[in-house]
Amino acid sequence: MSRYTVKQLARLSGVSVRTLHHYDEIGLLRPAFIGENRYRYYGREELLRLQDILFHRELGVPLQEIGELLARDGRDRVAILSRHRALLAGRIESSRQLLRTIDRTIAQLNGEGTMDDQDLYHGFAPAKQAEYEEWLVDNYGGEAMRERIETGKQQWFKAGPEAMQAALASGEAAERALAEQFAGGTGADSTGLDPLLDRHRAWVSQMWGRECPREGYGGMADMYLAHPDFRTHFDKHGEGFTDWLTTAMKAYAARRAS
Amino acid sequence: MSRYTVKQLARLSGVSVRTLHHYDEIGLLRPAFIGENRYRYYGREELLRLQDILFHRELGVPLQEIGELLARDGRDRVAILSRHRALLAGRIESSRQLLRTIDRTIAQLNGEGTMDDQDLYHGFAPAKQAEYEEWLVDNYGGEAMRERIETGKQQWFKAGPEAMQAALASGEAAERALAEQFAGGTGADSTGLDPLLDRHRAWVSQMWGRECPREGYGGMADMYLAHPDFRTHFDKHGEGFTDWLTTAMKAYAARRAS
DNA sequence: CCTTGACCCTCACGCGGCGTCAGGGACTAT
DNA sequence: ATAGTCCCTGACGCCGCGTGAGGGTCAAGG
Repeated sequence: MSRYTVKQLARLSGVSVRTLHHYDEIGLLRPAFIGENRYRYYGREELLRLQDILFHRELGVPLQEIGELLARDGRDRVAILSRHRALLAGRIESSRQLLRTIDRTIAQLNGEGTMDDQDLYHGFAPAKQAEYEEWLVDNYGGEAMRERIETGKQQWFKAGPEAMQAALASGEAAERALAEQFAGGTGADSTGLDPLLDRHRAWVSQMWGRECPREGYGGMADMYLAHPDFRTHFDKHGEGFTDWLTTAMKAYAARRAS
Repeated sequence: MSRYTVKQLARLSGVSVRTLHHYDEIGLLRPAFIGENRYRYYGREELLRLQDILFHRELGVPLQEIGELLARDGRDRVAILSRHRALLAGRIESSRQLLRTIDRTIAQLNGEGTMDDQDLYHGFAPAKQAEYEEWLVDNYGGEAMRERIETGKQQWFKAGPEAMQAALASGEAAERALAEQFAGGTGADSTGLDPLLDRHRAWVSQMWGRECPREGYGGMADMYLAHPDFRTHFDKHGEGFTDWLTTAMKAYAARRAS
C-alpha cells in the first residue's frame, strides 16, 4: 500500500520535514505507525488529514484550533467554516483596497498627476470633490468652513505625495477597523467604539489640517448620508455599514458634546 | 502644535503602546524627543511615518526591511512597491480560490449535491467532466484507462466529502506553488521543479485512485492543451502559464522515463 | 498639600510556528 | 567497507509583539 517516510510525505504535501516533526510533537498529525528504528511512517489517511490541516492553516487558523476542529463532526464544522469564510472575504476586500492604495502611491511617486487629479476623498472622481466641499460650506459654517477646507488642502500639498499617501492608507485602515466591528455585530451606540472613532476623527482632522470639532464630525455623517457615492463606497464593507457608521458617528459626537 | 504621548499616538494609529515601545527599541520609529521624565513624545511627522510603516506592514513586509525601505528615495521605492503589488495580487487570487474551495466544502458538508454534481476537475461544469474522460479514453489506453478512471471515482466516493475536499484543496495549493515558480521566471525545464511536479503528480494520482505513470502525466499535459477550458483556468495564474506548465510536465515525464 | 487614578518608564519572560544546527544511528548501493 | 543519503532526538534562535512586575510621574479633586 502507501507507506511514506517523513521526507516523502513532505515532498508530496509541500511542507518541510521539520513541520512534520512539529505536528507530531504537538499531536496534530501522528504517524500511522513507528518502526523499530524509530522512523515515522505515514499512510494515505495521514496524507488526507495533512491536506485538511494545511487547508485550515492557509486560512490562518492556529494549529491548536485546527486539531480541535478536525475532531468535531460535520455539523459544527459547517458553522466554523462559515465564520472563516466571512473572515477571508473581509481580508480579500481589504487586500483589494490595499492594491488600489499601492497603485495610487506608485502613480504619485511617478509624479503622474498632481493631487487635484487624484482622489482626495479616497475613491471618488475629482469632479465630485468640489461638490462635497460645496455641500459642507452650504450646510456648515459658511466662510469659516471654506477657509478651513483651504487650509487643509494647502497643508496637504505642502507635505508631499508620500505623506498624502500614508494618510490615505491610514484612513482606509481606520475604516476597515470600524467595518470589522460592524461585521462582528457591535451596536452603533457602543462606547467601545470610541477609540476607533477617535482614530477616524483624527484622520478627518488630518484631511482638514486641524482639529475636527464634534459638530463637524457629526456633519460628515450627514454628508455621507446625503451623497449616494458614499453609501456605495461604505457599503462595500457590508450591507448596512453606511447607516451603522453614520449612526455611530452621531452617537459619538453627542457623547463628546455632553 | 501636535505633541502626542505613546497612548495618544497608539489610539490615533490603532496600534498598541507596546508596539510603539518595540518600534523605538529596534529604531524603526523614534520619538520626536524625550522628556526629562523619560517620556516619549511624538509629533506629526512621526505620525505620518508610522502610517507609512503600517502600510508596508500590512503588505507583510518584515519590520527590518520597512526601515531600510523608508530610508530610500522615491526611485527605488517605486520598484519595490511594484514587486509588493505583484505579490499582493497573487495572494488575492489565491484567497479567491480558497473562498471557492470553502464554498464547495460547505456545500458538500451540507450534503447539497453528490460529487457528480460537483466539479471533480476543480472548477469545471459537470457536463464537461464526461468530455474530458472521453478524451483520455480515446487518446490513451482505451479500456484500461476507462477502468482506471472508474476505480478512481469509486475510491473517491468511498472516502466521503471531507476527504474529497481536502484533496481538491491540496491540488489547488500544488498548482499555486507551480504558478509562483512561473511568475518568478523559473524555466519550464528546470530540474528544480521536480519536487513541485512530484507533488502535482501525487495529486493526480489521488484523483485516479492509484499511481499515475509517466506517460499518463504527460498525457494530462496534452489534455490541458487540447481543451480551452483548461487554458482559461490555468492562465488565471498569469498569461502563458498553461504553456509553461504543460512544457514543464512533459519535460519532467521525459526525465523520469530515462 | 495630599491622595487618587491614570498614565509613563524599564526590564524580562513567553508564545506560535517553525528554521537550523549538532550529534549520532540506519539504510542502501556499490 | 565505505560513502551517501536518509532518519532520529534535543536544543537554541527568530519575529513581532503580549503580558506581566516593579516603580516613577502627572493632573484633578478633596
